[in-house]
Amino acid sequence: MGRAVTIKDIAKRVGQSNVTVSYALRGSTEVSEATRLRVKEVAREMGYRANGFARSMQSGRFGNIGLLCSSESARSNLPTELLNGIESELAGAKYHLTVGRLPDEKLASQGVVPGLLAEWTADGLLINYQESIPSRMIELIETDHVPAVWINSKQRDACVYAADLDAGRSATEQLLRMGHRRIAYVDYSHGQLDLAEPGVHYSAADRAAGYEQAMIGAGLPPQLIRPERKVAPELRPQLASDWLAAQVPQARPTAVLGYSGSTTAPLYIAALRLGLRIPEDLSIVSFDDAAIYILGPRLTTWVVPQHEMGRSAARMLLDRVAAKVSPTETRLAVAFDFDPGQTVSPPTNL
Amino acid sequence: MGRAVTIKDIAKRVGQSNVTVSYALRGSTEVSEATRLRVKEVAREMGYRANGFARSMQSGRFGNIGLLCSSESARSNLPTELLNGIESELAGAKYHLTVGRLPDEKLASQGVVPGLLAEWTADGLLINYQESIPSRMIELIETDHVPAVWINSKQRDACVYAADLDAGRSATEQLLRMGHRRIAYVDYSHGQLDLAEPGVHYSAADRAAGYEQAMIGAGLPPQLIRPERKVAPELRPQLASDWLAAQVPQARPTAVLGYSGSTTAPLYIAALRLGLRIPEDLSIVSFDDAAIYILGPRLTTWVVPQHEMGRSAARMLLDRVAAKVSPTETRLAVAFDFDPGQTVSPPTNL
DNA sequence: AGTCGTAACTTAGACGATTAAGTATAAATT
DNA sequence: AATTTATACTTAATCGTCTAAGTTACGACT
Repeated sequence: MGRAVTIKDIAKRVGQSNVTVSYALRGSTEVSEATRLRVKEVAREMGYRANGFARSMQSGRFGNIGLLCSSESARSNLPTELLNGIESELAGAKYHLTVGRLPDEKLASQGVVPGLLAEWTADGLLINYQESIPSRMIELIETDHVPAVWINSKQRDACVYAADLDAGRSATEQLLRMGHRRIAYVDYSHGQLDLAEPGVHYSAADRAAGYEQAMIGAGLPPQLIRPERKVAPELRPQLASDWLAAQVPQARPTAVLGYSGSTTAPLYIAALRLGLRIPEDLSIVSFDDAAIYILGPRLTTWVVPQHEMGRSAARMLLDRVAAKVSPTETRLAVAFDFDPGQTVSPPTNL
Repeated sequence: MGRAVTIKDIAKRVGQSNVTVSYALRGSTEVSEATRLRVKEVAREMGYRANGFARSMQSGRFGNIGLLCSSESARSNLPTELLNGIESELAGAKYHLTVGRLPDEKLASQGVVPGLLAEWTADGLLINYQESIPSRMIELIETDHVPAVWINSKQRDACVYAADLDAGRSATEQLLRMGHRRIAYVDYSHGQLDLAEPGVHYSAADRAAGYEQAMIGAGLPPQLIRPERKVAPELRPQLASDWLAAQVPQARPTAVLGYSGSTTAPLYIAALRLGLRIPEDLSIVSFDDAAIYILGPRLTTWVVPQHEMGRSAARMLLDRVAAKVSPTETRLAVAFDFDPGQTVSPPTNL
């Protein structure tokens, strides 16, 4: 391995100053054609690569964005598509992406600080907001002098979040337009399928609110189905199934909206078991992609636009980094992706 | 935002040289108690954070590891748990993690080079190997003078991969020990559930080989079920289902191993539909966690140890970085995680 | 009383690159 | 022929931090 090849090593080899080499490598016209070619040739020969950190120091920008997530215990709290979205936007702007995790409550109280906050290595920070992030850390980030954008939060100065309210309303309106009148909204989430539910709190409330708005707007009574008290996650799929089984055919909703896959999946299975045809007897709409429809109708879903959200957050952050002004409020709701699926049709039993 | 606070700014404020401040901040005894406290006080007041890049330059190490994955088109090619594993190991060693994506064949031929390879910013590289990585990029990485460790490859000088052969053998042996004799290995993978299948080629071959070894070792005929030619992914679930339905009860396998969730899930559904009891009539073992068991028995699985693989790869890389010697071959197979589930029992119809 | 030692600093130089400001040499202009 | 003007370089300074090598001032030892 040895030491890395520097610009000086090349200079020594070609018998010229390091500045000439620097100019030559970047193709400046201040250098003769001959030297430029020679320098580039030697550089390739010696396997030269510029030291990015040295460049950064000179230019005064890191060319790096930090992404902070809550500690790994929250399984899958960083959706791959979100990462993809962020990365693609940053790569386009020639920025690197450094991923770090925030300590949990316990570690935070012991004074643990992630590398990204301990030293100055990024031009800006993205934070994938979760309820589990210790308030101490939030404070640390907010009092820091780096531009920051929060993902999955609605409360920060600069944040990007999924338009849950709109999605709830749109999903309901689609069913209403089709002619459905008895539409239920079911939320038995946090079951076993529910691996990744970022910002659960407001997203659950907002989707339900959107549904209610649409129902009330249409002059219909909302029918919100939720467990009465905190029910253990592993029992919820059964609850969803029980609820559907308990419905009297004449009064049974012709369509259901399920908050997240962990709610919809049991409904889907239960419907099939009850001999209900999907979508003829029951239209099902889900709010994310529960891959349970292996040999049955594919779910109609409104999917959190992780990729788009990542891109938008990165874009917003880069703008703030470029502006170099103190943050003015910026909130951006990103519209859900809609997958038509096959589990929705006009009601047949009106 | 303004300019970042440097050590010099503090020096000016406390009326001492920047070196004194540097010593003071790091708690050196070369500085009087009084000055140290004063400096730290002022530093906090001014919101000082050390410039990590400047430190790196001085120390000659980046304190940064790069992670390269194939382009984002391959959906979910970077499992979150792998990232978690890598990150936790690196964080423990005070290294940062920078994530970058390799261009696809088309972009690579246009000369696109990811930031991590264009400039020198990392002490080492991890590469999540995929078939789709352009050979041009592989070459670039291999001729680079940075220590590198490949994940999900068996062919590189330094690599970490899942012990597919062992897993195939162990899974089969478990069934054999239980008394199963008619055991089939089914591979209709790459269906709709199959979002993330790293290094599909050798992993498929190895799991099947492990199965065959175990069967032959027990003096039993292997029964490998695979589509004869390339069948479109969306048709494969049906094929798996059809195969099971076509079995004569007396000759039907008492246990099946399914290569990945996209194979097992349709088998699971089909078995339920055929009225087969799981596991009494049919034991099912899967090679990753297909979350289809909402209201039925939980799958018995052998899961690729993504987290462990990430940790091991990071550990291996850090060792190489520390060693600073030219790479000697290091290959590491990481054992699968076993989840007992509920879909396996001794055969009842022998 | 003179030397030594030490505490508490400072100055100088380095890391690898860049940019600004010189300085020769040769060619072009008048 | 004298002066201007490119051309192709070089030297000096900078980014923020660190390490090594001075430099004071003061008290302790012999």
